[in-house]
Amino acid sequence: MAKVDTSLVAHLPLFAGVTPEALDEILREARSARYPKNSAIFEQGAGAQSFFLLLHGHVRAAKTSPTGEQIVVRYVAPGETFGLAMAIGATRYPATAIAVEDSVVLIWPISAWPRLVERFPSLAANTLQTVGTRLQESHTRILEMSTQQVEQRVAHALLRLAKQSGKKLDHGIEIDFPISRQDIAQMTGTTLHTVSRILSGWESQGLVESGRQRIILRDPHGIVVLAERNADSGPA
Amino acid sequence: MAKVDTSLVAHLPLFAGVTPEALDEILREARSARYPKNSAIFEQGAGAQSFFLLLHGHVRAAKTSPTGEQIVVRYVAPGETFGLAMAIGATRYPATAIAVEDSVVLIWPISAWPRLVERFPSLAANTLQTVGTRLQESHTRILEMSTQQVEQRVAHALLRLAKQSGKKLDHGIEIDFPISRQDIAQMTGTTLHTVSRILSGWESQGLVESGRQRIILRDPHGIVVLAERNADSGPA
DNA sequence: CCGATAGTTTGCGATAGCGCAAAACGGGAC
DNA sequence: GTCCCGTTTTGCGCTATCGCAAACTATCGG
Repeated sequence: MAKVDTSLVAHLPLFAGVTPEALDEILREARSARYPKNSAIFEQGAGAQSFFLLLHGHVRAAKTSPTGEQIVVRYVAPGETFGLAMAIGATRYPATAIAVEDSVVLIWPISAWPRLVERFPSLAANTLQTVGTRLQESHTRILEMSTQQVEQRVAHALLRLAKQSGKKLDHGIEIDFPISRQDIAQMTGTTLHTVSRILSGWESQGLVESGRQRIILRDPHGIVVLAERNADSGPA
Repeated sequence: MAKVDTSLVAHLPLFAGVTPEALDEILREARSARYPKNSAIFEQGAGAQSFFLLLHGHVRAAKTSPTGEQIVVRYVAPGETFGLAMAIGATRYPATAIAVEDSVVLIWPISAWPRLVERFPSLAANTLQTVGTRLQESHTRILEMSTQQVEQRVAHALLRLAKQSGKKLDHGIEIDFPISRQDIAQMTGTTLHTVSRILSGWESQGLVESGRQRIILRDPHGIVVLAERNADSGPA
């Protein structure tokens, strides 16, 4: 099996406090795989057999209701873990994961988790940390959905994406993976129509530049003004 | 210091896989305290000095936005932990905890956590489990807020409360702590006015019986019908 | 180069739920 | 018993946002 270069992942939060030798041992249990754009990595409801670490690309985690409506739970950026069903004791994946770009992931069999945690307790601590952080972010999202109107929510969502996965350009920050109006709608609890109207508005104000699955927050004003539009949010 | 009876807490998920002696040691690090109805246990933004286990009573965790709007994050039932800021590496509480009834809690100093986790790794694993479960519930809540309308959300919220903290009566299930229309509104992302209208409607249909801070899901139909209202809303 | 496909824009009517305001109600304090 | 205060109910106009429909436009395969 092709070895994974430890130096590429050693600095990740997941492996904080793990010695190089231990890391090596951990990585030996994983295999890597490549998922082409738009392919599913796992489906909601399927038996959870693995957990994942994204090395390259971007992954969308989406949750579907019994009636077929869907939300985007989050976008996974390189270095982040996903599909942690086992950590919470679930036997099935609670969401679907789709590669939105050609992506490379590390895959551990779920059966390796108990053993790894026993040998390297910091794995559990680190995972607890990231899951806890995500819980907080969820609460913030609920707060926003409860108290802000759509335009503010979209502004905030884009700012977060820019922060997480923004590529700096000379005239602004581009969200570094393909994302549609529909996706943004599913992140903010609205419809693609409304998102389209909002972005059109911002575009005509010179705040953003956007096209098919492409969004750029323009630098002089875009970022500042959008941030002000939620005259409330603190540091993300 | 008054000793806590281990037999009262031994069965809790938090202590799964912990030997009685270990439990004893863990409990020795805690103190207990009583909070009267409507008193604050900790405030959002305050430095996190402790984490808590509710022994008796009920606690409301609420998060306030910078603009002063508030949501109810959850109600804590006996046996559940709360104020786990340390587990996620936060130094301040991300929400406010208020006793909605006279309540008794166990309190550990946050400084004890690293040591406890090191000695008893299952604590970390168990905490990861509960935090993960809460994360899932949050996602479900977001999904609901995005896709359902207010009446469905209120129905679902009440059913969850009944399940978590319902007291069985001969004519139905009563939510076993004081809860106002306003509280329900803050759990479901609406206003107390709308909640009031919805409950009035249900009351006149005989589905619920409600009064000042008191809600009873009536047995023959209340529970079933509210559950169905959730399943899918076909054309009314 | 062209057609097909998926994503985007825009108009317009419909409406769920908000927000304000005022009145009714219930429970506890004294 | 009576007063007071927090909670609940209800009416009514308003509007943000949805939902549908149709036109438009990049992008990709061939």
